[in-house]
Amino acid sequence: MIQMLGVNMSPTIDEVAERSGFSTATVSRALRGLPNVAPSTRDHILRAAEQLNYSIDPHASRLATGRTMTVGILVPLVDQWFYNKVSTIAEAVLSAHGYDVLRYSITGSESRAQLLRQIATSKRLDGLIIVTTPLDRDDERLLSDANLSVVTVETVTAAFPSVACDNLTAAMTATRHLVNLGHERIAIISGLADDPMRFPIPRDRKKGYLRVLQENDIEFRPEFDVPGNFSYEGGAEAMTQLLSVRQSPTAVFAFSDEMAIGALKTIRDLGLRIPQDISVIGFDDHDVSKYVGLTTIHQPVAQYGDIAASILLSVLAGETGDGGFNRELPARLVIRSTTGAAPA
Amino acid sequence: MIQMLGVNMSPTIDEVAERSGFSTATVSRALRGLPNVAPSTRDHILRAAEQLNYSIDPHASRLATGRTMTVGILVPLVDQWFYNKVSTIAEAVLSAHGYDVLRYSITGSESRAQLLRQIATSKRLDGLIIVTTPLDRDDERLLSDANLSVVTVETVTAAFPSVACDNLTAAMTATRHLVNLGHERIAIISGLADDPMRFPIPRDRKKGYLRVLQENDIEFRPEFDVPGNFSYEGGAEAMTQLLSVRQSPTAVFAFSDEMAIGALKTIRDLGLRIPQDISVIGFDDHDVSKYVGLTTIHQPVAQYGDIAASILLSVLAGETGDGGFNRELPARLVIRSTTGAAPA
DNA sequence: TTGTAGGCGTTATCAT
DNA sequence: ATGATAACGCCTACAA
Repeated sequence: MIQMLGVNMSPTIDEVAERSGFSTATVSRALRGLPNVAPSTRDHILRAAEQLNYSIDPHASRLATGRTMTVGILVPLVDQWFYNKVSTIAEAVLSAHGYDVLRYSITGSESRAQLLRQIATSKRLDGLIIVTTPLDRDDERLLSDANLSVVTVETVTAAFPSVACDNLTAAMTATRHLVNLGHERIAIISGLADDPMRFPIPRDRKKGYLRVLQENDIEFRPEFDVPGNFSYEGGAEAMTQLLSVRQSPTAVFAFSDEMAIGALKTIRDLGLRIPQDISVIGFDDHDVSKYVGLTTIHQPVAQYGDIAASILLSVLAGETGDGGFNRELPARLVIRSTTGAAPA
Repeated sequence: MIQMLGVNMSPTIDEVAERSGFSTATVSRALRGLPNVAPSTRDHILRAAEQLNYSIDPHASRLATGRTMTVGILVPLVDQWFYNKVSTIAEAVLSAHGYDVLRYSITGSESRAQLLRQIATSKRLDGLIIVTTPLDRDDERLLSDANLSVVTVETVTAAFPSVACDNLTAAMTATRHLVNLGHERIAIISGLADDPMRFPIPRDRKKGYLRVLQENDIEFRPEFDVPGNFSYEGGAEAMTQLLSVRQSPTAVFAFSDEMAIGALKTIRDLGLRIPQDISVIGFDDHDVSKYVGLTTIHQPVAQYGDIAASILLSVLAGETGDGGFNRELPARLVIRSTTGAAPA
């Protein structure tokens, strides 16, 4: 066989073994910090590895151990701020602990079901963080059967630990804030126009909104609920629609800050003043919200990622004390300058 | 040895071979679409694999082929919009082509040099996209020796293909826009306060700024250059500093939209009007900029990711026609409502 | 404490 | 067109 003349061949464990004068078994143990290796032996081996610039081939290692040391993060749409934030933080935590992390976005042509199936059978993951995506029994079984440790964010199941906030209560807080300012014509810019998966989050938020209306004997007007698809643009368009109805709203509760910011633009473009003519409240507390003065519901997005990652790490570490099942974090109202008293 | 009772053991190629009645060799060929497999044979095998829900173990495959089918994306700071956008798009393109993608952020405690070294020796990557990070000769050699295909974004080297825009020209355009509006006291909110790596981008932009000042016989005032660290907050703080000097600027050119938006807040908080009292122009054309009405320099951020990924893919595919070396994309001025005529 | 050797699931070479 | 079989680089009983 033709030798590649040693070009670029990175060293293997055998070379470290040879150079250090120990067997590959001992080298393997030494390098991974396992017990039952004499200190002096370990020193020698570490030095040899260092000199050779050796590093364990993760794929070979995986094959031998059965652990992939990689985890996935599944989000509906990476380029929404919320998902991006959660996944980025989780990614940081996990990779700091030696895991490779792969992000999966449902946007990819294939449907969520296909994607889940593919992920489950791909043999490349030890664990998976699922953000916001509702799971049915079949999904749960699929994942369990694949032997995947999973943690969910902003969606709760009986099967897996989760982190979330109480969207219903948070939405009530938001709506109440508007009611307290004297508003009665309160609209919402809700979720997806087309929502086959029936995301629970916008539904919960709408429930909270409705409940507060009811508490205050305000009748719900269907034309005051228009979807904004969780994007700037969608929010802007939703707002034009809301402003076109007679007796248009004096206040708007958008289910994400991006939509709220889109709405702000529409309002200003029409020459209306905020908050004198119309109030706007968002949801999330996007990084930029502080800078555009948006009143919003702050939810601990970074913590979602952080905590989800931590839970996953402990599950992967085999810690049975799953004292983190279904953790619920608090959301809170942050009043800035886009909400004010209802016009007389 | 104790059998695990077959619990959750996903099928191997041997089982597919057995079930289909062919050898593993043929199964392997059939599954990967290689030639020299009878159509009927392939059908049988595909069907068998389907029924078993079989899928190739990527790690075993990697070990055998030497190709990892994973690429990395290295950015200085994932949570800046620019880096995030570039990496997200590139990630989408690459994973659509069957690659796993791993993101590396230099933020991680270890320095860039360590990170590069670690990436190079980790044996887990076929290729790497390096965003914005300057590379010296040693870095280049390190990467080449590791047999990594690399493509750079917004940084050019002699060694690797790249995508970028002409920052100097773009900065001239921005500055000229302000000059044309009659401004003479023009400040910049530049890059990092502490910049050991000497990022070339802010330097190029500053060069463009200086050149236009000079063209117009405007003297550069050092107190008109304050770093904003490419963050909202940094921009806001830089702005307070700029407004504290006597004869404060009537226009500000921020080297990123995030900093510009931070600056806007400071200005408004102080009761000054935009653009009547002070004009602000940014750089990037952040997703939100359209909605806050920020005048800015648009650069094709998504295309950076897209093109970088495509180039990398063709390099990995062994296409020698590297007709994509050092591609330069156009940036352009987008005038919105934060810039206007200089106050009388 | 250390070493021997078989196995992890694929791929690729070389026959047939 | 197929099939045996030796790698690929590491890990881990088991033995010493």
